[in-house]
Order: sequence, then C-alpha cells, then structure tokens
Amino acid sequence: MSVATAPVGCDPTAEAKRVTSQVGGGRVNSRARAIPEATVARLAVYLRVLSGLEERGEHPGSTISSTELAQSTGVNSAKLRKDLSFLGSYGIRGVGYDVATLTDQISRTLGAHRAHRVALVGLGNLGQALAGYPGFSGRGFVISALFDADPERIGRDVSGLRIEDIHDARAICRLTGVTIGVIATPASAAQQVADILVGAGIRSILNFAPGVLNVPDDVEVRHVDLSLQLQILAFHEAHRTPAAASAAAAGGQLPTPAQPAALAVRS
Amino acid sequence: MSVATAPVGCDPTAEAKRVTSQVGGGRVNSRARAIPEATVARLAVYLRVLSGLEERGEHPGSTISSTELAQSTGVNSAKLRKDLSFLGSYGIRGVGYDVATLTDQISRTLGAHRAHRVALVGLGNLGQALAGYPGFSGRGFVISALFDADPERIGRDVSGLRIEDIHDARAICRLTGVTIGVIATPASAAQQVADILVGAGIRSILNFAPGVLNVPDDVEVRHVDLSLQLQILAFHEAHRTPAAASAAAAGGQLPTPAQPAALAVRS
DNA sequence: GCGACTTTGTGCCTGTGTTCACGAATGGCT
DNA sequence: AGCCATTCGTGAACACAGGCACAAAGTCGC
Repeated sequence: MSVATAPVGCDPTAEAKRVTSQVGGGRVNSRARAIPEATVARLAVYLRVLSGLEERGEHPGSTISSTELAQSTGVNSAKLRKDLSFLGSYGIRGVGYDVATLTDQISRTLGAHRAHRVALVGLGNLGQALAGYPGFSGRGFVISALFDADPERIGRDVSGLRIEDIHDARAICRLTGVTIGVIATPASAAQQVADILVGAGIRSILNFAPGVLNVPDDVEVRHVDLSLQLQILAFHEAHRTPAAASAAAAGGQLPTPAQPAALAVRS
Repeated sequence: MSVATAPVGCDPTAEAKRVTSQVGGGRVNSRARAIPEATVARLAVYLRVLSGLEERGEHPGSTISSTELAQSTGVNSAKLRKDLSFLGSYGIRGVGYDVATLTDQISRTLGAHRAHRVALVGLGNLGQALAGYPGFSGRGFVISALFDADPERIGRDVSGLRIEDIHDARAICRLTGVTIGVIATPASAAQQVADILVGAGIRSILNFAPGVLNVPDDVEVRHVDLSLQLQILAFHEAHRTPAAASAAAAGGQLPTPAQPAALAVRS
C-alpha cells in the first residue's frame, strides 16, 4: 500500500499542489483555473468577514472595495484582488464588489454552500470543546457522529449527539455519509484512529493530535498543532533584538531564568 | 499608536521576516544567521519527534540519519538537513546526528530550554481544554495565570490555578512575569483582551479566536484558526478530480488496515 | 456628452522556500 | 594503510507567493 506522509505543521504552503477550480455557476470562470493553497486559506477569511458584515447589515451600499475588505482582513489590497480574481471577475471597477455576490461566489468555491458531514473522534477536553465550537457546527459543517474508545464515555451525550464506539465507525460513517474526520485523541491513538477512519471511507482528516499520520495518497490530512504556534512564539521571544527586549538578550547566553520570584497565581 | 495588522490564518510564511539566530553555545555557528520562519516551524516538529525517541530510548546507537528523521517527521531529507544546518554543523558525515546533541541544540534555538510563562484568557470549553492540554503545560511552557471576564468563572479553579478577573491582568501579568498571552475567548471579546494584554506588557499573543487582531508593531500575534483548516479540507473535498472521487468512493474495499484489537482512545 | 475620479484586474519583479544533485567528510573493513 | 559505503552540507535551479504600479473600465458631476 502506498503511504503518504502527512505534511508537517499547519503550513498551508507545505504541499504546493494546485486544485483546478471547476465551480458550477461561475460562467466567467469557464476555464479551469488553479487556485493556490495560500489563496484558499485567505478566501475562508474573507468569507467570514463578509458574512459578519452581511449579518450585521453593516454595509450600506451593499458593495465593498478591495481596500476596505483588505483592511478588515489584514491583507494587502492587491493580494486580495488577486485572490478574488481566481473566482472570476465579480468586481465592478470604480465601485467595488457586491457583498452578496462575493459571499456567494466564495462560498461556492470553498464548498461551503453545501453541508459537510463531520465525524469527531476523541471526546476528551479538546474534543468536547470542538463539539460545541460555533465555528465548527456553523459554516456549513455538521457534526454527524461522535466516537471514542473509552467505555466511560460511550453512550453519553455531547451537544445532543451520542458518543459511539470507535469500532462501529465503519458502519456509522457509511450510514451517515460522513466525509470528513476530526481526530482529537491523544497522540498515541491518532494513527490507529486514522486507519479506522480511512477504512471507513473518509478521505479528509483534520488532526489535532501532535505527530505525523500515515495515510494513503488519496486521503488529505491537515494538521492543527496547538503547541507548535506557541513554540514559534517562544522562538521569537528568545530571539528578540536586544534593543526590543533586554530580557531576551540575557536568555541568549545562558539558560538563566530571568524572573526567579513570583511563581503562579495560586488560589 | 502604530497599529500592525496581524497575519491571516496560521500560515507561517505570511510574514517573511527572518530572525537573526544568536544562540549561545553553538561555537560553529558563530556568525549570526537568519532562520526562515518555515524552518522554525519544522524545528519544533523535529524536536518533538526526537524527544519521543529519546524518552522511549528507542534509538540504539544514539544517532539518527537525516533520511530516518525525515521519514518520521514527514519531510524531505534535504530540507531537513538544510533546516538543521541553520543551527550549525552538528551532524557527522557517514553517521548521522547525535540524538542528544541535536535535541539540545534545537531546544536551545527554539528557546525551549527555559520556561516561558503563559497567561490564558477565556476559560470556556476551549480555554479549559487548553489549560489541561499536555502539549501546553509540557514543552517548557508554564501556564501561570488564568483570566476571564465572567463573574461566574472568576474565582473557580482550573488545573490547580485560580481564574482571575481579566481587569486585574495588568498587575498580575507584571507580577508573575508572563510573556506570552493566549486568547481563547469568543471573537467578540478578542480585541479587547488583546488590548489589555498589550497594556500589561505582553509582546507575544496566540489567538484562538476567529478574526483579526490589531496590535502594535512590536507585538507578535499568531493565529490558530480551528475552522479554517476544516474549510480548506472542504475546498479540496469539493474540488476532487472526478477520477479521484470515484476511486475514493469505492475506496472502502481496498486499503483496509488491520483493525487493531487493543485500542486506547483515552485521555 | 465629457472629463475627472475611483477601483478593478494583472503584468512584472523580487524575495522565499523547496528540491535536486553532487562534493566533502567520516567510519568501517580488508 | 587504503578503499568503499554512507551520510552530511550546500550550490544551483526551480516553483511559488507577495507587492508595486499601471492600464482598463466603470461611476459621478456638470
């Protein structure tokens, strides 16, 4: 069996594959176009901001300019226009983008206009948090199944869904038409769970467990590493220019803990 | 006040700043060298894998080759060697890298050899999960303070730490020498919390709330967007080539891995 | 209708990151 | 000692992403 090694970290640019965009409905974008991975990630951000605007009915003229949206999302306006140009020409020169149209187009491109059924495996602290996370159950994702291996947890209800035995995943996933699996187990179980999910026909996995997953080539794994970002912060903290931080300068030479006193805010 | 817009998503390459590496101890690497952001992210992964090997005492000769480590971490071996070369020449040609030395060097470079004090804001589901997350409290990070704005939560204990009022953050953060702040609040509160943290002297923020944070230039923000990765998966799901999609539809029968009997998904 | 102004869409350039391929160094074996 | 297999370190080529700047295309005022 051919085994693909999952990309490291949560870097969207790790694998630079392009995906031909063949969105139905966009007649301007008739020819298939490759959308860069980095652009896809930003489109999701644009979509969120736009949805927010629309919901709050904030934008008076119902159009928004690239500079305006760029500012709201923290990107360069040229980059934003280039990103949007991958969807086709939905902007009006001299005016901007129609918020409703743009929202719809991005939604369509991202596949957010239809619901994706998600199976969540591992109902520990993190798993339960994810089960109730608004950004998960909203945004076109429907958590359709919960799994765990702990008999203590199996049978309990979380967010109105019953926790099933992970060993029944194969049958349940096929029955419910789940296409995306989320792994929120400890690292030690992640690979086994991934194997089961793959066996159940799932082709997209979001992995919150640290470590690398081995899956077949046609299964896409994305990794959210909670501590990775923290370590990157720590790196920058340790390497601050001496001008910016005097404390970091001392840390460079010896592992001297800068603050010896006042440990924690204990009750 | 000069305001920088935080980079979008969790893309490490979003801002391409280099950091001069002036790690004490590495005499081979005497001249300051710029370590790319992407490399830093991978170094953290290497470190985790190496630590795992070391703890389990798995590696017999106490050395490991680049190909071997590359396979364990899911990267190209050349890339791995180039990454490690930023630390200096700690490999031995014809042999590999000494696991202990390598671990130590990466640790040092990442600033993981000394403890970083972290303040966690927002003790909802996600916040509580983070408070108990082993990859957080381990790996050189010490959660030193918990904050929330909800009177219901203030005063309660989570993971042996008392939840304090966010409005006392300024005093408490300075007292405890916290340098990193983690925001796990709803999006609506994130900006206010960020302002408070910045006011308390914190210069590194890990943000789990969706949306963009505005902070001064000298404050670094990293963003973990839980739903972003899911949306990227959905995009790929929606844009699968028809050939691959049909192959995957029948994918149940073929690559079924050995269903493991002993499976422990506990936490 | 026409000119001024605004905003999009994009060509081009630069810098970053990844991969290949190969020389250099090292340990083991005869 | 000398040769050989192995593995590191890195130069060069390539792919990708980001940003500037400008032409094209539209609106608005008169």
